[in-house]
Amino acid sequence: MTTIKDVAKEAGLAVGTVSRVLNNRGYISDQTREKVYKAMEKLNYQPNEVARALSRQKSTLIGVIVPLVNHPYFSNSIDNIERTAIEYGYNIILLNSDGLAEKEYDYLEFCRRNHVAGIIIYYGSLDGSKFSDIGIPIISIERHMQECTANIECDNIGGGRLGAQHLIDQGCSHLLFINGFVDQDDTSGHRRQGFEEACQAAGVSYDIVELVQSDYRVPENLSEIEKIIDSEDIDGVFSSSDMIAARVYRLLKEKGYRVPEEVKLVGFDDSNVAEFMVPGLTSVHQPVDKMAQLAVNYIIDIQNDRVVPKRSILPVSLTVRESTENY
Amino acid sequence: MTTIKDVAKEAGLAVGTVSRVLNNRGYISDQTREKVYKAMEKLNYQPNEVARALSRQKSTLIGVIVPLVNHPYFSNSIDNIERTAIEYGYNIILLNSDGLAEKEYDYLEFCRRNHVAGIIIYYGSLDGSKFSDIGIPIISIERHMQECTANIECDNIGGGRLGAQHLIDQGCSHLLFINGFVDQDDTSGHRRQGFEEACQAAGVSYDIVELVQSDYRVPENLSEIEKIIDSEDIDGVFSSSDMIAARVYRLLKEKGYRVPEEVKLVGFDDSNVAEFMVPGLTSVHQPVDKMAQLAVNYIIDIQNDRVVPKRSILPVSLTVRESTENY
DNA sequence: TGCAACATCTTTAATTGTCGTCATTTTTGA
DNA sequence: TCAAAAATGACGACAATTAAAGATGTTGCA
Repeated sequence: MTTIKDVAKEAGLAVGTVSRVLNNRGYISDQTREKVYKAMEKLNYQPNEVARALSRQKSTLIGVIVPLVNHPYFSNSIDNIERTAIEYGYNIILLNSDGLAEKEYDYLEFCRRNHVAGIIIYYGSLDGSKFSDIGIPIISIERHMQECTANIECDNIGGGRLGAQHLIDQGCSHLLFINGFVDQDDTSGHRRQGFEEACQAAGVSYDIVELVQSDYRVPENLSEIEKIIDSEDIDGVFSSSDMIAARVYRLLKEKGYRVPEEVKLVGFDDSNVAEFMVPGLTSVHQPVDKMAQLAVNYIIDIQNDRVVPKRSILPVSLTVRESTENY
Repeated sequence: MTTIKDVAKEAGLAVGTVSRVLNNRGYISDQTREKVYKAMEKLNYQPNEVARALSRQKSTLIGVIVPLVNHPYFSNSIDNIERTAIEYGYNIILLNSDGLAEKEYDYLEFCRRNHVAGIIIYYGSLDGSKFSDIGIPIISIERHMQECTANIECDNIGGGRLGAQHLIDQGCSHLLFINGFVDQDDTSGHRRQGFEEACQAAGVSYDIVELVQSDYRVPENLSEIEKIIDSEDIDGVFSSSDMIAARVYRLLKEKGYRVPEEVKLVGFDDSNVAEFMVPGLTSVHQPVDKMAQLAVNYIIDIQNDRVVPKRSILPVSLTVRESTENY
């Protein structure tokens, strides 16, 4: 590997001069600059980012901790984070926590050891107190934690309202809300809260099922949902995630219900699952791209000693597809 | 940030001694070890991996270049790579190339600048010659490139045969193969080749559509497929990816064909799309987990000067779901 | 012309946090 | 007592950045 030393020797200059050319700092004559470029090209030189990071005392890496990558919502989020990061010359290190506190803690430590510029963290079970003494900015997304440097969420209450209202507007009279994931954060609770508010405001009756899930995998046991659907004459289902909505759609199909004619279905997240489903799944759209951009921007802002909001709540919208449309 | 120096001072030892404790090398008395551990704990010390990487002249980062993260196949692959990597103490840096040669080249250079242990690269359009002089092991997956250190593929020809044979076994008499992505590699060509072989061996007639796609997004224009389905009385469709199969399923539905009764449908990759679809999509299963494991293992092997196979072809299987099953 | 003042450019040397080699000291056992 | 083994220390890489000092060149003014 060629180093800055080799370049300096080749160009007949001192190491410091080459460094200044590389970083565009201080006074450099055009002639010197040219000499350095020539030498760099000739030797096919690329600066060693590891040495740079050590010397500069900061890196251009962002740690991203998700429960699992292989999930439409998270992979979409990661995709957006990566694209934003690269624009600013940053890159991401990806970490699968499985939502486990232990792994999350390990990965937080890993990020610290690697002196990342910042950490973006999604759902997990690690206690908030562990977040405070890391000494690195931590941005949480859809996970409200006081101890994080900044929290980015979407308007989950509004989203809950939006989905419920849409079902009501489409003529549903008895709704079912399925909480796919009960966690210690407010996320799913807020979605449910919005749902309940809308139902109550409209005087529409509803049921709620809380699935016990220890991870993000799709639940196999839907017996409780089945029971309610059979007995209660449900005509609108709102699921707190698209993945679960897809699973519920299968159940409805198997039981012979027609969607949307007999039962209408709404998901949350508006991930690609919603798009691929036939019928397409109406879903509350999270501005995943904006949230990712914001998270990366906050990390860069913090690095540059700019103040960032402690909490940012982004608006949601409803993407209407065939699962709620009467033809 | 506390450094090894602080720990040494706290423990009343020299830096080198602390380093030896950290790395479990050379002679260390239990007493000294204990002192170091105590000091580390007291100061909440974590070794700086950046400095380590610089000093050791090798990192524990693996660069992963995919066309896009937000895709069922790639996110599944990335997930598996991350999990394997972490087992060995490695981590991944994720890079979205959009399949563009220019970005791929940039990212290859990025990996070089960051002195990653190795690179795992998926589909893209960069010319093979650029791969040779990087000086870092490059493992390609589902992309046959002579210039890579190792190539990992699944048995695409066998997979093509498997899917076609299954449709034939299920009673289909006129098949359609949809090549969702024509690239310079052999991947899609091989799938098609296997398909054709099986059809010819069974004396079954078939059509082939090659969709022109510049990226991995789902094609919007399916007019050619529509034309063939309308005119040729197709009763079995084999798509070279699940994503496209999902899109074709929608088309079939819209045109009033029943799946699987009138038209049977097979995809490739066995990604979560296949699982979520209703009816579930029969798909050729790629051993994504094994491929990921192999790739990471190869990088570690190469780092330890062990020889790895130039080309590894892994077996595929068929996951049968409702899209091809007669009830 | 001589010289200070200033601008421009380059070099030197210290720093970043850790590893690893070699040298040195201490302990052990015959 | 003395060599071998065990334990520890000192110091130079590693590949960059960066501040300060030094080396030029240019200009203005007496």
